Amino acid sequence: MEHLPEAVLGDVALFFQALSEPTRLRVLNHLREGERKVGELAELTETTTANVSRHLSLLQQRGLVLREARGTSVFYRIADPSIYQLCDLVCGAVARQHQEHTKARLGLLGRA
Amino acid sequence: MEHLPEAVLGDVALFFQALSEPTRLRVLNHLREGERKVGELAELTETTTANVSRHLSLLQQRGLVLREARGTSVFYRIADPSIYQLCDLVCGAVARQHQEHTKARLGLLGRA
DNA sequence: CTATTATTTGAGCAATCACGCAAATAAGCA
DNA sequence: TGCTTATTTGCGTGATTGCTCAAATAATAG
Repeated sequence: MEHLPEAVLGDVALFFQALSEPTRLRVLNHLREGERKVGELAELTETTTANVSRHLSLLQQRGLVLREARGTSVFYRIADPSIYQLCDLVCGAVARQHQEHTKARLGLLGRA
Repeated sequence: MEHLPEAVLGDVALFFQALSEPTRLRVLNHLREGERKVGELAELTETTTANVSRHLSLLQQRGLVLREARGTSVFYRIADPSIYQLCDLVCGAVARQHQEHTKARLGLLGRA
């Protein structure tokens, strides 16, 4: 992403935005093992089908998942497994942050 | 991020959210080569110092950049270079998307 | 101390977001 | 056809976001 055209930058932002919501991360996490029906994902993520359906629609629009209607159900699956590399990278960074925050807090206050 | 505690998931979302805004991506991009003053970044990203200052404040709060006041100026620099790996991964995914979209469009329409 | 330069912050505004609820739509079956 | 199940969508709501302008703050130079 050294010197990327201004247009692509917007797309990159949209991609990150798709990953910036806890419920959507939960959904993606449950798709690790394979495709799932909307209803299943609703149950697994403990929210409404309406809600999860909206999130899935957004994830599809952003190119993160693929949609396939079979029979009376709709199945979603990961479009590009490399997003898990992404998530793992971020988890690493977040873990490092947590360590530092904990260290900092122990040195200064009881809690913040 | 296989089976991460619910609390961490929120932090991951916040991390991605920090990267979900074009101006912030531009800022981070300009920090590749090293630290920069707020005013410099405002000029480079073509926005107000007030605006860029807010974005920097958020990036610092989320642990993406480090702040250091020296003299009358404030310098910001990347906290963890691994975010560029992140950005490059996403750029790859977005590039793939673009190819597919372009292919799809060529098959259907002239442009959209 | 005062003036100047650099950065941050408060207030307000329009836009977007995630969610809930209810209605609409789609597909299969009696 | 009518019934049931599964998913999507319209609408309203409260919360958050990115931005602008103006005022507040911080640090240095005269």
